[in-house]
Amino acid sequence: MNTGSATLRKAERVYKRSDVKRLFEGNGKSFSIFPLRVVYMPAGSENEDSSARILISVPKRCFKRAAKRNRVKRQIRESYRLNKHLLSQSLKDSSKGVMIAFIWLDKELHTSEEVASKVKIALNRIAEKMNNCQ
RNA sequence: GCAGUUGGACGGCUUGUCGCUGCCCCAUUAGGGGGAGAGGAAAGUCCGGGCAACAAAGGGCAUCCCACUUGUUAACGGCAAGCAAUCCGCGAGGGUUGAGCAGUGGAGAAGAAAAUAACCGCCCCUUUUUCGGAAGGUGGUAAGGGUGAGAAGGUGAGGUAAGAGCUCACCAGUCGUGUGGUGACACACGAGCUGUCUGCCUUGGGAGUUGUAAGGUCAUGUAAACCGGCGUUUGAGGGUAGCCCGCCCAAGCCGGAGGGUAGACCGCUGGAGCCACAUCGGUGACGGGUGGCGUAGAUAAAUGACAAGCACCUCUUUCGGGAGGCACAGAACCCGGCUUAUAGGCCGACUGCUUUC
Repeated sequence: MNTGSATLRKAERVYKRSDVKRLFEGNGKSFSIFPLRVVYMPAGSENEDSSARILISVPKRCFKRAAKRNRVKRQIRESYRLNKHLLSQSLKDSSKGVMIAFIWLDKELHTSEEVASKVKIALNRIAEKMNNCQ
């Protein structure tokens, strides 16, 4: 798996129901960088894949119309795709995987530039904390 | 030219960088290449079907839905063309309503009275009397009054004590006959003498339930739950859409394979398919014919992000330009409709006003 390049395949997403349950009901840690709330959890050691996997959620109560929800999801996804190299080095050092959930909080649309900067801050913080855990 | 009515089609384009989901090709792998990839409403989930599962011998009642006519269709509560009444508009046009000459019930307030109409009024006769008249009594009268959605068909004339479809003319309604129309109805002639709204009811037509998270296959695999076969007593009990009639089931034995959880695959896109035609039939919805096309299939859910340029719109201008904007909205089994949202411009037909010839 080429995790170094700026791609984002299905293997890099959290899509199994059990994984989602583990992330939210398990001991996932969280913090907020408005308008984002980030929940993350180091993946279990039984998972041979050391890459990061993500999940993006935009609740219906933020945007009633699906077109706006899609817009936000795509902004977050692109921001992560272009900036995930911030995380990969620390993951390689610790040889661990991580599951991350990005949850949108605002009821307004933001510019892509703004979303990208927030995602960068979030990724840097996760990388920092992962290193501290080691 | 301006204002408007109505129908139809559209609802951005190009390039670059980095990506996503199927498909095809190359490659041992890693990967590389090619091509495809949201809408007119994809929305609301309001109707109608296809498809699937479950249930079901059949009949009656009840319940629910539909309701001018004819057509159209797989079907519809849709659509098309018409009919009648009524309302809006100068007009092109648009809105609303629409089974029933059977039976039976109801109608607040207002008003004398809401269907066996006499409160006021009008008139005849009569009694008393202060002999102008007034008061009382027996009757007649639906022309006038005000109330109301509706007042005993309307207007006018004759008639009368006063009046009345009492009679006549015209008009509206009802019924009968004839003519035209597939029909709703229209027209002509004749007869009789005629309230409005609404409930039950009646008539005709129709309706099983649940929705692709349906449902199926695979792997894992322990029960009393399921299926098939054999077999059986009693009609108690259960099932059969709410009730009735009617029908069906069962204890036991043998065999098969199952429930729940998470996962993969099928369902899953070739279909009432789309496009074209100075084609044929039809006023039209629509139907036929000929030719062509291969046209999204995701599964926590792809169809994108960013940048530049061009269109288009608004504002501004020192006429070079500058600033801002660019709708509603995102497939989830598939179709036919309806409803709602929608920046902007485009095309056709028609109406009114105005200008020029």
